[in-house]
Amino acid sequence: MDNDGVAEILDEIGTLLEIKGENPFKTRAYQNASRTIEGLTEPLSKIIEEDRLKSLKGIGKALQEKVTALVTTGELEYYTNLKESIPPGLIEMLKISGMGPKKIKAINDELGVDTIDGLEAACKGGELAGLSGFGKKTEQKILESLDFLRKFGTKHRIDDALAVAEPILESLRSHPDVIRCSIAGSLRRWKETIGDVDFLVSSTKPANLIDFFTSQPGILNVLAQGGTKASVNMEGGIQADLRVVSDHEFACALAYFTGSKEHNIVMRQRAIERGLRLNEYGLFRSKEETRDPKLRLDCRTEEDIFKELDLTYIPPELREDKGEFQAGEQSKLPELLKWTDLKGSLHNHSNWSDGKQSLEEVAAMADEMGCAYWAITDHSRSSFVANGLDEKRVEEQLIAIEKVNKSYEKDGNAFRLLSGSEVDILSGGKLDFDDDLMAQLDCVVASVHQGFGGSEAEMTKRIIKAAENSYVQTLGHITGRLLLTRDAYKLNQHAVIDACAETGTWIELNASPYRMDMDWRLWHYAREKGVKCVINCDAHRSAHYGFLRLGAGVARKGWLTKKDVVNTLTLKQLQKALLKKRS
DNA sequence: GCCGTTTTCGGCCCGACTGTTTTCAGTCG
Repeated sequence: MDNDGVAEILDEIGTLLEIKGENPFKTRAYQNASRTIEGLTEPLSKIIEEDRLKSLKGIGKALQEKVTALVTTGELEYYTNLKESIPPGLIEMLKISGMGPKKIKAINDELGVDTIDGLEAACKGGELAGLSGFGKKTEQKILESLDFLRKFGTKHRIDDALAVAEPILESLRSHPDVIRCSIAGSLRRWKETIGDVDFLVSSTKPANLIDFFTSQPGILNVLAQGGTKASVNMEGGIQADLRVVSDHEFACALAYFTGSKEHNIVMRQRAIERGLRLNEYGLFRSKEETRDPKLRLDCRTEEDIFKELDLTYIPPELREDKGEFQAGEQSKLPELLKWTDLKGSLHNHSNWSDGKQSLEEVAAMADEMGCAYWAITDHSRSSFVANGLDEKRVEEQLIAIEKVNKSYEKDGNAFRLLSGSEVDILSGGKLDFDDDLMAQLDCVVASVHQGFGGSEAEMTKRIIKAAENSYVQTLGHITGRLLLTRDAYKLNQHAVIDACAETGTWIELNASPYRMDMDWRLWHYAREKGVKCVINCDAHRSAHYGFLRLGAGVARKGWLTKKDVVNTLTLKQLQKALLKKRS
């Protein structure tokens, strides 16, 4: 079993123990070990071979044995038995807001309820209110939460989250009692999917802002409302939380609520090592947990906090405890790409295949946005559901694109449509078009659109073969995942990256919020291998052009700089770069 | 279950909010 598999099982053991009512510190020990393993950069098998497992943080004697069993045999009796002893319905109940391990255990012990449906029936029948610690409101809340979960699920894509967050942020910003405000949490870290939207505000009049927040348009219901914080459900099913602090607490609260949890743990640790104490209220000159203003260090901004902890400023996108501390200590953090560095997109569609706009409309929109170029890469013939183009129509489109470009030239406008194709990678790695045809196109993106069921070896070989074609500059959405909808097909992404390094092929960061593919966790590796990134909208209609901004955020999360991204080049530089693999 | 020049026991992050209580337990982030 590989690292991810082991990490997942340890985390699950933690959850199972929680429901069993085990000592919470024991359950946390499993979750800590899971996190440690998740963050490893080398395979566990190697660590075990070299007998270094016990030196890992959070892994003692008992976990050493369990991890070894999982890695070497793929099985663990302790886990199997534990899992069999707990009905799966109880684990599902953890998703219901307000339901934790204690309540689940009580319901199971007292009423014998062990399924979601059983829980719903018990609530409707008023059975829960009879239990000690439960009442009418608990029943009501459980029923509401169940409804909500069925309707919306627990995770949301970044585009939906931003659509909720940005208007509220603007609204808060314009409130006279707000001193500073920001989005925090995973949205500020630019995660591709998020659980809820967090806002932080500093003010001397928190009550006014709580009232203001809970009366914003688009709120379905108020989940909680106190003196300094409030939670609401927004239309579309996204939960939004507001926290109000005083302005001298703002920087530390912002750092704290931005996370990630893993990042914060290291930050606290670094504070302790320096005789300090870091929490959401400030950075204190103290060995004890405190809020004593006399011990507070003056940290007005997040930069101040990092400086006190001997680090350069770590951008929110990098706060995942994935190497940012080592780099921050040595002032080696990259200067991250800005979305305004992007000069166009090299994978887009028009109404010649499954896009909504004509070539003229596409060009006008991209030019209007200030882009220097925009590639038309409509689908190839095998994607007939998407009205893919055959050779003849590709030839016709080339002429039509040239005509659009001519009209821009005539006006003295340097904007240019680039010709291209999103060529299907067929089974076995064969491409949908011949080299002769691809040689006439400016941009070729090769992507898989059918036959997702192959083995890891087959899919990997298939995609690598496409990368080996000298007319393919870019591999499109390499894993085929659709976030929250469809899992990636089986693929050895490291092997694909290696092949791209070898062949000089670029990898797309498909900036559609449904995809965000290749995943940000792999860009660090690609960058080390010298593989270039192309951030593409995969635009099918005008609303998709804004995906460039989303993609740039995810690229930042993958540690990418302007230099690492091809579509930051000027038109001239890009045209030269596009020919490199062919020469 | 882990950890320790505070080491073989007794800590392990903690504050805000809610609902059910009548001073507090459970959940959440």
